[in-house]
Amino acid sequence: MSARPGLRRSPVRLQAMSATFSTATGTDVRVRFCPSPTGTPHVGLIRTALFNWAYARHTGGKLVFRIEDTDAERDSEESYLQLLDALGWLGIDWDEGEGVGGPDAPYRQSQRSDIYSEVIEKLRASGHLYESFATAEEIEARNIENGRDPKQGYDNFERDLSEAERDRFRAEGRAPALRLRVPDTDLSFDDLVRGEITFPAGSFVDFVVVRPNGIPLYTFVNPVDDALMGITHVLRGEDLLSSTPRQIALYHALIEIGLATAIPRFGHLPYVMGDGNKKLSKRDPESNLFLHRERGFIPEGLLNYLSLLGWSLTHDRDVFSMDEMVAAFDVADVNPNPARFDVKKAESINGDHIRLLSVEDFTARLVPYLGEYLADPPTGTQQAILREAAPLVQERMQLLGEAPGLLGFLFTPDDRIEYDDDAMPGAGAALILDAAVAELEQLTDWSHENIERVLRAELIEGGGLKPRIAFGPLRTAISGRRISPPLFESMELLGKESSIARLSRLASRL
RNA sequence: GGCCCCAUCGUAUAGCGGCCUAGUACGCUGCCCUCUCACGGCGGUAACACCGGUUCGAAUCCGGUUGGGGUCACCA
Repeated sequence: MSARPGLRRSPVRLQAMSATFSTATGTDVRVRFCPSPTGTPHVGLIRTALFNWAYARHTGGKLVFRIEDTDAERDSEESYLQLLDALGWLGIDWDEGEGVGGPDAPYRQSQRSDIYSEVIEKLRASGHLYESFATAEEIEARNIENGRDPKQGYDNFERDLSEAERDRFRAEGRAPALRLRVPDTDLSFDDLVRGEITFPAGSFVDFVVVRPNGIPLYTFVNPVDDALMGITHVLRGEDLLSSTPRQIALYHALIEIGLATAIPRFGHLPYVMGDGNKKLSKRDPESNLFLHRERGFIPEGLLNYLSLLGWSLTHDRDVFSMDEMVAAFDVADVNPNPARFDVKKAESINGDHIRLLSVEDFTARLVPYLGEYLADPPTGTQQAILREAAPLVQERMQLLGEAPGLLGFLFTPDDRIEYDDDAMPGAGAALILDAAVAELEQLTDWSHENIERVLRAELIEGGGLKPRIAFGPLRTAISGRRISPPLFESMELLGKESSIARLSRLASRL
C-alpha cells in the first residue's frame, strides 16, 4: 500500500474485510463462464472459457455456465446459439448451467428478475442501497462547480438525502436509480495472476446498480449471481480489473445481509492483443472463432494455441493435448502480460496437431472442407480416393482449408482441370509431355513405383533433364498447379486413362 | 487527468538470487533430404526498457523514471 496518510483508514477494519475471501480448493472450487450473447464468439472470450474450464477440470471442481443477457438491446438468441456451437465444437463442457441445469437455475439472467428484486429489497432495507436522482449532466456540472475533475465522476452527494429532498425530486417527476454505498476504505485483494492489488479509498465511488426502471445492471447481477451460485474463483479478463473493488464492496453488503459467505478469489487474465498494441477487437478478423474454424483449424490445435496465450506447459514443449493441459493447469501460473494473437504460430501449432491425428480421423475431418468437390455424402469412389489421398497431404497441411487446393484435382473431370498461371510451362514442355505419354501408354502395371521408374528412365536418364524441369509440366498437367501432392502417387490414384488424358490435354494446349 | 495493470529475442514464452556467455517454439534465414510443396535433420539471427538501491552475487527483490494498456457509463 502506498504512503498516503490522508487516505488510510482503520487497519482493523481492513483486516476484517480481507479475511472473508474464499479459501476453497480442490473439489470445492466453483468457477464460471458467463458471456453476454452479443455478437459472434471472440477468441479472447473463448480463452477465458478455456482457462476456467481447465481450472475446474484440474481441481475437480465445477464449472457453471451462465448467460448474462441483461442488455436486451444487444443480446440475441443467435449469439447464444453460436456460443453453444463454439463450446461444443471445442469440447468445453460445464457441470451446471444453461443447457444442463443445476441447483441454481435459471442460468439466464433475463429469467432471474424476481431473484434480483428480492436481493435489491434486502439491500435497500439494510441501507446499502440508496436513491440517486442526479443525471449525468448534473453530476458533471456539480464537479465543475466544485473544482473537481469532471472525469472523477459521482461524488456520493446523495448518500444522505432527507426524505423531504427525495420527495421533492419525485415531485419533479424524476425516478431514482439505486446506488451502492461503498466503504470509505482502501480495498485490497490478492489477484491470482497479479498478486496483491490495492485500490485506495475514493478511487471507486457509489455506483449505480439499478436503473430507474428497476432493471439491475451488470455490475449488480454479476456479483449477485456469483454469490448465489457459490462461485469461489472468478477468472476473467483484465478489462474487469478496475471494477473489482466495486464488486468486492457489493460482496461485503451481500455478506452482511447473509446472502454470501465469502468473496471469491479473483484472477485477471491478460488481454489477447491484435496487431499493433491494441486489444483484439471484434473488428479484427482473427478475433472471430468461426473464421478460424472455416479456415481449417481443428479444435486440438486452436485450443492448444489459445492456452499458450498467457500460459505454458513446460519450458521446451508447446504442442500438447488438453489432457496434458488439465493435468498441469493452475491460474497462478498464468503470465500477467498481454499476449498477441500470432496467426502464424497458431497455424504452425495446428499443423502439428493435424499430423498427430490418425489417418482415419484426419480423412474424416477433411470431408467438410471438400464440400465443393464431393457429393453429400461422398460417393464410394470419392471416399476411396480420399482414403488413399489423405496420407499424401496430412503432413503438408497446416489448415484443413488447404484441402480443396491440394486435393481438388482428384475430384475434377480430366477436361475441367484449370491451370494456374504460375504453373504454366513454356511451349517446349510439350515434348516432355508427349514423351511421358508415350512411355506411360506402354505401362501395364500402373503403380506409382513403376510410373516413377519409367518416367525417370525416359526423361531424366534418357533425356538428361533435371527432375524439377522434367516433372514440373507433368504436375501442372495432372493437378493444374505448381504445388501438389506427390506426383506419381497422384497419377496412380487417378489411374492410367485419366493421367494420360491430362498429360495429352496440356500438351495440346502449349 | 485520478486510479489500476503490464514491461525477457519481431511474436509467444522459460526463468521465481548463483545452474544465464539467458533456454524453447513460431517467424526470418543457411545447409541437408527432395518430383513441387511440406515434413524431418543440422546451423544462424535476435531479448532481460532505463536509472538507482539491497546483496558476496539480480533478468529475478525494492524504489523511481520512461513506455504501453485499461478504467473512471443509468454497456457488459
